[in-house]
Amino acid sequence: MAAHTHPRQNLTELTARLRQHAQRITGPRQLILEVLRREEHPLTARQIHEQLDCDLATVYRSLRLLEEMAMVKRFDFGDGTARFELLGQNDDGHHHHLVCRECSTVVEIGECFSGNLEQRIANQHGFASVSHRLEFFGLCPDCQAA
Amino acid sequence: MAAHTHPRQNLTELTARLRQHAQRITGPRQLILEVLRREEHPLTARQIHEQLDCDLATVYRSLRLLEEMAMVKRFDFGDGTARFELLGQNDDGHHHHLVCRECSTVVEIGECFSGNLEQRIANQHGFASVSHRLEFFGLCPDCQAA
DNA sequence: GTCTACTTGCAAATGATTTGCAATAAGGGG
DNA sequence: CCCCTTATTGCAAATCATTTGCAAGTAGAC
Repeated sequence: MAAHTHPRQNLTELTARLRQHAQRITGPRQLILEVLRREEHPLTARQIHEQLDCDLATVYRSLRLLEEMAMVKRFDFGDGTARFELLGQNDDGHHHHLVCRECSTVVEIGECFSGNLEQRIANQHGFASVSHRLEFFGLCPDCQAA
Repeated sequence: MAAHTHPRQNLTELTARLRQHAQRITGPRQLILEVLRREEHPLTARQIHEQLDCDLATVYRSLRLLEEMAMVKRFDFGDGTARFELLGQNDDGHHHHLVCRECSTVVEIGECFSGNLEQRIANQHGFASVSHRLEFFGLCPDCQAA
C-alpha cells in the first residue's frame, strides 16, 4: 500500500508532478506528505495540521492540490470530515475501509466486488466513467467486548 | 421502493411509531413525510424546507427523529450535504445510487454485491454488525453528449 | 378544559472548509 | 548570488451544513 513509499521517492515525485503543474515545492507541501507517509490510516486536515506548524488553511489548500495531482486520495467516512491518504506513484488508491462505529478504529480492506457489477450498472443506465465509493462500518472486537 | 407508499399508510405508521417513542404527531413531521413521499430521489434538508413552511431547524430535528425511527434513511453523496429518502414499513432501504458527477442526476440501483463479501470482511477482522455504504458516480448520458 | 411534557421558532453557536488580501518566499534569469 | 515575478502563506473573515439554548406554543393524557 501507499504508506511504504520511501521518503525520497515522495519528494522526487512531488517535484516532478509539481513541475507539470507549474507550481512550487514548498515546505508545507513536503511536510504534509511526510506526515501522511508516517500514518497508515487516513488523516483529517486537522490531524495533519496538529503535526505541522503552518496554517490550517494552508493544509486545506495543499491537500486539495495534492489531491488534484493524484498524490493523495480523499475518503469520506460519513462523519462530515474528509480524510486523506497518501498514494504511491503507481497506486490508484483503490481500496476501502472498515470503520468501528464506536471507537473509529480503521482497518484497510483490499478486496472489492467484481468490476462486473460496476460495468453492468454503467451499461444499464448509459453512464460513463463510473467509479464507486464503498466503506464498511461495524463494531470492532474491543468495542464488542465493552 | 419506498415512494409508492399510500399517504394514509404513512400517517398510520407514523402514529404507531411515534407512540412507541412516546413522541408527538405534529404538523411538520407529517408534512416532511408528505414531501418525501412525493419525491423519488433523496432530498436535502434544505430542499425539504423549501417545500414547507416551518423552521429549517425543525426540519433537521424531525429528520433526525424520523431516521431514528427508521422511517427515513440518510444518504451521503460525498458533497457534504445529507440526503433523505422515505422508507416503507417493511423496507430496509438497502439500495444504492448512481450519481452524475456533472449534473447530479440520480438513478436508484437495486443490485449490490453478494453478502458474502461483507460476511468475509467481518469475519476476517472480527467485527460485528457490519454494514456498508456504497454509491456510484459517473457521467450520465446527457452530460457525456454535452 | 387543564395541565404538562414534548415541540417549535428564532437566534446564536459549532465545526469543517473556503476565501480575500497583504506580506512572503520559490526559483528562473541575469 | 541577487532580483524579480508570481505562486504561496498566514490571518481574519466568510460560507455552509447542522446543531443547540431558550422562551413561547401545542399535542394529548386526564
